[in-house]
Amino acid sequence: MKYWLMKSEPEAFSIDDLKRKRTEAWDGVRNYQARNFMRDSMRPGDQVFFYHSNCAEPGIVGIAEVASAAYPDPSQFDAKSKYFDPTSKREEPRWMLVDVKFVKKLKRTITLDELKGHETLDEMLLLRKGNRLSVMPVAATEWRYILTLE
DNA sequence: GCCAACGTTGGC
DNA sequence: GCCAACGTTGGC
Repeated sequence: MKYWLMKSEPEAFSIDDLKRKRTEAWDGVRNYQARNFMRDSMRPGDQVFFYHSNCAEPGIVGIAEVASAAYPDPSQFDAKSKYFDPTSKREEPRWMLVDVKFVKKLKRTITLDELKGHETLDEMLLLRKGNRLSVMPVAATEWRYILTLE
């Protein structure tokens, strides 16, 4: 089993939204590296840190689980969607996604600022300068360590 | 709202 | 294949 971190802007889709809906198709990823992680490496049952980005208190707010294999992101074919990609063909979809299932909310937000203060997490992808990936792997050691911070 | 740090696009 | 221009992400 692998571990991941997925970012979402809480104004667009928050951990509370996921809790209410139980499962969500993680659509709208339009970055090749992030897509490749979902398409090639994610498996049902993998665990996910749910991260709130671009907000007052960025940080890890909950845990989710990969709930499907990768399949084509339907929004790429929807002309009314802001994720519409006119260059993607149905016979050869460019963008893939997975379903993500709610597991739990953390008792508190483990903030980005706090994560930066732990030497153990120095190598964490999330904390690398300039990293803007919305889907990224988390090392098992990092996963376990972060859970002890809750 | 600002802007650094990207990734993508397209002219050449 | 280079690289300038442009668009996006996301912390602050």
